[in-house]
Amino acid sequence: MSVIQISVNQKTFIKDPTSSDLGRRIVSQGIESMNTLGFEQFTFRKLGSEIGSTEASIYRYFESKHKMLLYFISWYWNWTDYRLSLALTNVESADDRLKRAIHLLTAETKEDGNFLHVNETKLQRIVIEESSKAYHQKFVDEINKEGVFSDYKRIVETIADIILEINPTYKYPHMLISTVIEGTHHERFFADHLPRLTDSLKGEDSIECFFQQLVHDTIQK
Amino acid sequence: MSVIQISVNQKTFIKDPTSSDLGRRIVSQGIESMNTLGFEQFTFRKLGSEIGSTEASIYRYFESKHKMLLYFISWYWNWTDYRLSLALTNVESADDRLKRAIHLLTAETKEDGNFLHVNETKLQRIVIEESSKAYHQKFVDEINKEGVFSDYKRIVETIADIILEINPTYKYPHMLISTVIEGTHHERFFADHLPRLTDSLKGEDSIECFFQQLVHDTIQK
DNA sequence: ACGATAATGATAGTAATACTATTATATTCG
DNA sequence: CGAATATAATAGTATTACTATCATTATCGT
Repeated sequence: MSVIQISVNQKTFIKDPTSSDLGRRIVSQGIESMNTLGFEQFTFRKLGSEIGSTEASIYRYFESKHKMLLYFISWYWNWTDYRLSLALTNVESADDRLKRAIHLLTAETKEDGNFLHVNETKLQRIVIEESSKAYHQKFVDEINKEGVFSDYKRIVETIADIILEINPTYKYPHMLISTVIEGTHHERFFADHLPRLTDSLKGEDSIECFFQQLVHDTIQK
Repeated sequence: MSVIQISVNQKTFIKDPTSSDLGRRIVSQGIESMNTLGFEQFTFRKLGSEIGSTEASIYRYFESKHKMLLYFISWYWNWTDYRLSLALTNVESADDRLKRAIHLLTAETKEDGNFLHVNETKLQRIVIEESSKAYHQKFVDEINKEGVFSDYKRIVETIADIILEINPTYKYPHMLISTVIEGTHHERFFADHLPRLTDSLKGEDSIECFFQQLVHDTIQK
């Protein structure tokens, strides 16, 4: 049941896709199609035909497929930020909070079914595989000004604060967390496609273990 | 003086661009243009007109602009591998070897002028900003089969071995090194465009310091 | 129930891109 | 010096990303 409201950055869409049935179909099938086709093969024409609509109709919701990707990414980080605050409520010890935060960032996402029109697992794959294409662009500074990355930054800030609580003298808390986030994505990708760049051990989520230990040892006094 | 020969993966080009004057101009101005325009705005037509040649001529050297990017990346990692082996010769202590290797990977590149037709600094910017576009593709497994990433893998392997020499029980040496390599690229990009995701301190190369300390603390017994 | 307003569908069109093909003209090499 | 090869010039194709136009359908206040 869709009880929680995800607030996606307004600049990523023209018309709010959650406001109509068509809009929700666009998002839902958009995630599906971008996931299977990959960002470059994905087109609004293909998406239109899959939902029995047209290119032109989709353009009324999203300015471009690039903006649509930013919408997905913004949705993902807002959702992650929400789950992070849930995971940290009522947890007293800073060590515990940090461990839970790293777990949330590094463990694989399972669908939680709270959002009927969003498949979170497929969305995560899109974020892992495509999000670098969203910001490695000449116009990154403009989209940043529009606040598209603010949830990402807030997450980094939140966890950086926990690190400073544990070790106030640690000099690079933001770098450490952004490295964990980006690193998780890379290592998941490498595990699937370039396994010689990784180390996977049976019976554990190596990626999570690797980062938990790394963070723990790096910030110790 | 171009004394060292960089051996780029053969599958990335149709005709070896080092074999002719036109070829070298294509590479040289290609790096220049891809660096300033960004991968998506860069086209063979534009490049052609800049070197007083044509689209069709460039296509005789490179199958596509995507393959050209792979050529640049392959060149970069082969060059890095060469510099790495230089940096490690005659260094006995494993701790020292590791420190030098991390330095090489994380410090900013200055042109070394060994290759007249390649501007290494601009090439590094391309690798940082565009290389994710080269492998985050549906056909990544095919280009991997063709050995395009073998130099990257060799570098990771070399340094993983040093880590195991220092601590044979450390479980994730490959992950650690690939995280350092990718992380350096991200953090350099963030420092320029999303500084709130980083921590930069005056009077030091924070990125190198961060990763040196991280590696040191993570692999300790 | 009715008309206005907005949302969608159908269709066409444009400029740019990523290539391919063809032919003419240089260049080089045996 | 002639043959092969490399390059230039030009044109053409399919696809893409997006815009424009107009007809149709659903929604909503009265």
